Amino acid sequence: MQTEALKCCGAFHKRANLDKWIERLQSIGLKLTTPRHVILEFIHKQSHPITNREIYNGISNDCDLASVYRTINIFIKIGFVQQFDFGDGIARFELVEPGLDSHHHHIICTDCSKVIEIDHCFPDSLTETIEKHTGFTRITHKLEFFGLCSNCQ
Amino acid sequence: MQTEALKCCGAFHKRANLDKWIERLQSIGLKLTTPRHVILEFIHKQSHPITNREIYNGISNDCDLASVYRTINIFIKIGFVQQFDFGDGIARFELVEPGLDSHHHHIICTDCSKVIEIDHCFPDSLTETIEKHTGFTRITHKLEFFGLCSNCQ
DNA sequence: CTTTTAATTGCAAATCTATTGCAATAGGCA
DNA sequence: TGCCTATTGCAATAGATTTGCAATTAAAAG
Repeated sequence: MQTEALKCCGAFHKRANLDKWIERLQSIGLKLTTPRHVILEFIHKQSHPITNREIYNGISNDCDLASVYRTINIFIKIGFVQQFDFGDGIARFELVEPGLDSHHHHIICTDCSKVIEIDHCFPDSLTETIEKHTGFTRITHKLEFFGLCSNCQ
Repeated sequence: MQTEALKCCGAFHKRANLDKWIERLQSIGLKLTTPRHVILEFIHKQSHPITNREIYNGISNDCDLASVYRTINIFIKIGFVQQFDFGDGIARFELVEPGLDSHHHHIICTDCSKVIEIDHCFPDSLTETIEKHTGFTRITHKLEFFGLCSNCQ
């Protein structure tokens, strides 16, 4: 699976260094264990969402697969990690830069699974319209694009 | 799980009657079996995407769960059915009106799972922009909204 | 620097959604 | 009616994710 970052809009996310996350982890009252440290370190290096199994493979033997799942679930709960769904039934995860607007989407090649980040989104007016029409509040959305990358056309 | 149709934009989809689908099924060369008939009839009555298990429960004893999965997969392949993903890892399906523009999305209450159809979407210019920036072609997207419905606020 | 203790892990088993092999069954046509 | 192949039911399997529990370990206390 090829990956490549799209640098449009000057929004090529810069990530706080690893130590910051470790501090945040401990300030919440969570123990800094080997699995957490290694997973944080690994996911910190990635530029695209990765699966639990990819994390597990990437940190081979440093912790159990079940612990990867458990750790990622904790990271989601405390807001360290955001989950994405590429439509294949396997959850993918990405570190969330605190403070910065981390909102973004992806486009995935339906042929080779290449992923590119998308920093564009639709205007807020759409959300407002939906709010008015449906009566729903606190509206969020999940949006991913699919298509053929330049290599696969 | 409550459901309710949103009638904005005059796009409250009218569905061809059941016989039309049976004809289409047979014209493709597929046998009209009891499972196919019953599943078609059931999904035809729904106004929102439903899961394979919901179909299975709704047609109790008329066919096996595995056959529901197989039938729905065939229906997807021949374009009868569209798949949606509400982010809980369970696939949902809806009949697609032939001819009409079936493109639409949903908003799901994060509290009670109530679903409302959304006929709004973002402008094509967004897709065009992404096409230019990424070099991808034949771009499609998956988009679902989440929020708190009027009852759950 | 030990001791203590509760949080966390590893391992195995269990869940849950979805798929598949195969013998039995049933549409649809001659 | 009877044949032939598509399709089904059933059971087993696959793959992602979760969970129970005993063993381990980080971090605070002594």
